[in-house]
Amino acid sequence: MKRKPSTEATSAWIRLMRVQSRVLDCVEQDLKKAGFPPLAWYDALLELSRAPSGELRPVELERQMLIPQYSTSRLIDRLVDEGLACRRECKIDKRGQFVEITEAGRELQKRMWGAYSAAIEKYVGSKLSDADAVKLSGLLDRLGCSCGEMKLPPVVNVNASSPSR
Amino acid sequence: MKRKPSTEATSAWIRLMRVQSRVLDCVEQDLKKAGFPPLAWYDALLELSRAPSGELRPVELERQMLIPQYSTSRLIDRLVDEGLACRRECKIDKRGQFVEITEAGRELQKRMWGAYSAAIEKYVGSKLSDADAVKLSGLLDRLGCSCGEMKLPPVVNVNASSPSR
DNA sequence: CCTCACTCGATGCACCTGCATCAATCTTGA
DNA sequence: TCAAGATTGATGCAGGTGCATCGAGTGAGG
Repeated sequence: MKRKPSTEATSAWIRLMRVQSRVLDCVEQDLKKAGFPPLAWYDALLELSRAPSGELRPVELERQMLIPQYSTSRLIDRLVDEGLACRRECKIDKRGQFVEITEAGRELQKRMWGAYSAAIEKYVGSKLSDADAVKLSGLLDRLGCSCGEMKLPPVVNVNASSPSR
Repeated sequence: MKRKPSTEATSAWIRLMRVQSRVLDCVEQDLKKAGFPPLAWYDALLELSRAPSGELRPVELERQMLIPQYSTSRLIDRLVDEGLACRRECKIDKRGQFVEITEAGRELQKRMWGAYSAAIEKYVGSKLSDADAVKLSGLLDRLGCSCGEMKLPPVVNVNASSPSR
């Protein structure tokens, strides 16, 4: 027989949805008002800037960012159009390519982190003690794994000067 | 001088973003695979079904759902196209209208809740104890309020047979 | 009564997304 | 060596979203 969904789980679900969409909206708005592109661009630039020589295969980027393939493809188009990245041929696999971050890309990533980290502080840091933030992370982590077939990217360390993911 | 964003807050932020997008994706996929429309439709139908006579002004719906005006307008279009709601003239304010849920709308809302609650149970309830779900809700609530000018809708009770929001 | 500011809801436009599919290339295994 | 299948990345199409703006209607002040 079916188990009735717990009221607590439902309530947690609702809050999770509402709160993240509100907070995300706030952060994105702050960035937009400061004249920056969407957060997805930042994420991509960050991944690229971390990569060994500032370049990644699109398929790697896709796996890091957990977004669909076509989405990656078009995001790269836009980054290239804006001169934030450029495409390089991939000698070892002619189907593929490398995407390399440019100086302008690195520079934008750093400038965005200024605004981004300020927004996180404003909408998250200022509302939660460190201890509570840790508790929250812990509880969220338990939800994170194994929705269907899970492919969590090697979750990176969160250091002071760039947020990882 | 600027305060440096806390590592804990950043980490909590990242997890919040990642986890909710994963969990939401999973739930939406389950619903889609069961042949149901997107969750936004469910939310709208739920709000309507709860309203005094099953009808609301679009502007009310918009405030309940915290989505932009044009979004409400087009969502209503779609619901009406599918026969899940119908428009009624508003005698007291000729600019406005009422949107009324139909029987088909009520019926769909109930059927969706079956699949929806099962998905919540699967992706949230089964991973957290009730006590942890309560803790999570509490921590999230602290983030929820006052992003810029806050207009929290009168948050409704979460009862056993329909999830509220 | 009239005007002006505001609210309600719709819509044209640009862009973004999901889906399906494609061509090119790589890999596997007989 | 070669055919079958998998992988990489791009793209046409339909539909969803944000933004700006519009017309209609309301309501407060003079």
